[in-house]
Amino acid sequence: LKNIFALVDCNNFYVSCERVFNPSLEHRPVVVLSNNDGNVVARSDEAKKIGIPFGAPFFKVQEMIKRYNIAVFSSNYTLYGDMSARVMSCLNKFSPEIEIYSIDEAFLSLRGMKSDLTEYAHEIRLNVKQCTGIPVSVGIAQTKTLAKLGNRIAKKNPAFNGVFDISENPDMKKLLDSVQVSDIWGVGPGYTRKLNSHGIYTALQLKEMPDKWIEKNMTITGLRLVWELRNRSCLPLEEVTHSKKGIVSSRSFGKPVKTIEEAAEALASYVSRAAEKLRIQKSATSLITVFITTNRFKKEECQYSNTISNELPVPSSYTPELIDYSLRLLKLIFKPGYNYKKVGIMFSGIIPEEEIQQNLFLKNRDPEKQIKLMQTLDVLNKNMGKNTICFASEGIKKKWHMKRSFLSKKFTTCWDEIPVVK
DNA sequence: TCTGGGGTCCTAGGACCC
DNA sequence: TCTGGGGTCCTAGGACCC
Repeated sequence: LKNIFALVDCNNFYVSCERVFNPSLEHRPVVVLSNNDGNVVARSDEAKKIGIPFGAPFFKVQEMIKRYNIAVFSSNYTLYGDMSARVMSCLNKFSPEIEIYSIDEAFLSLRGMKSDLTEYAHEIRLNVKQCTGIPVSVGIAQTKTLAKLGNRIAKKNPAFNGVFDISENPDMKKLLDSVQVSDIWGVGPGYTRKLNSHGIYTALQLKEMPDKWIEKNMTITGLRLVWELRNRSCLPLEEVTHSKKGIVSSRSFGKPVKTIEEAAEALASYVSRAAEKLRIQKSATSLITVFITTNRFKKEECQYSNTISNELPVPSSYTPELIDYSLRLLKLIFKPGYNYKKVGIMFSGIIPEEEIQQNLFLKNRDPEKQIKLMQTLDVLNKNMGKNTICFASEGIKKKWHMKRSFLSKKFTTCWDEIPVVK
């Protein structure tokens, strides 16, 4: 039995999350900013219509924001993460086979579902909206790549009411002819340039290129993509989440950092977060990389950036140890006299906890004790709120902390911030 | 005053091995 | 006058995604 996929994608997800708890935002232009209030990362339809570009630096669109009375929010990932989980659990009611692809998207297998899939998709939309307040669109097709495309079409043409089933399309040629290559999932700016330079502009043209040419110019990844356009499914539904192979934690500073003390505090905080992520997936890191950089947009200022790595004698997920190594690495690359914009930590060579090889020549290690300590820490921070317990090296005042001037409340995850009905 | 923060996969080429 | 064949592993860089 041939599989059939649905891609469910939340409309303007971050904006929609804000609207759920602030209905006065309906029909109003709304934007959500990236961390540090840097760029526009989500726009309501109204904001798109006004012409706010995706990714625009906040300070560059401030004029328009005033002129059109656009509502602005800082990213509230605590809220969006929780809303995402609600949407996903809702979707799970409609198919046991689900791949959570990103914070606002999931692929569902609709194999063996009722015969009228469009109707089923409308039920899904209705239910998600009812249970979470989030509007979604659904694309249906026999391959993931085409389901993605269907979703785009559903979103762009209001006439379809949020659902488009490509597998039912009688004239695929005409449909693919109307799609630019850059609108295909997996074709980014690089491939668009390359394809255009060979006279290939539409999905139809790409689909009709010989396999040899595709593989040579777009590697095996491109070949799979083209096969998917030809309705040959190459990308299976990936239901199990595999553990991460690399973990990065970094933030831009709210204001320039000049001293190693401040940079060290920030770094310790990021290491602490990254180590938490390691422990969540029950793994340990064997290689840590520290990086630091000045603000590359400030051309008039002296620029400096550097990266340094160190392999650990024994893979670890023990925060104090990881902070210790990281701060030592920071000392090696930090040069005074610069205005720093960002530090970060990267863990790689990540292995499962149970595969850690102890080192014969290291003394004074007591892994059992370390594991218990970290477990206690994680439980406290999970149940009583983030940063209930943290490390002294993370600092208290955190003057370098990122800017979030337009933050909404943690409506769904914090007792003190639950909406109140008057 | 002001420009985000995560991830994945693939390939070519160098180092090294026998 | 003349320069093997066949592997593996690692890394950097490029492509992509949200």
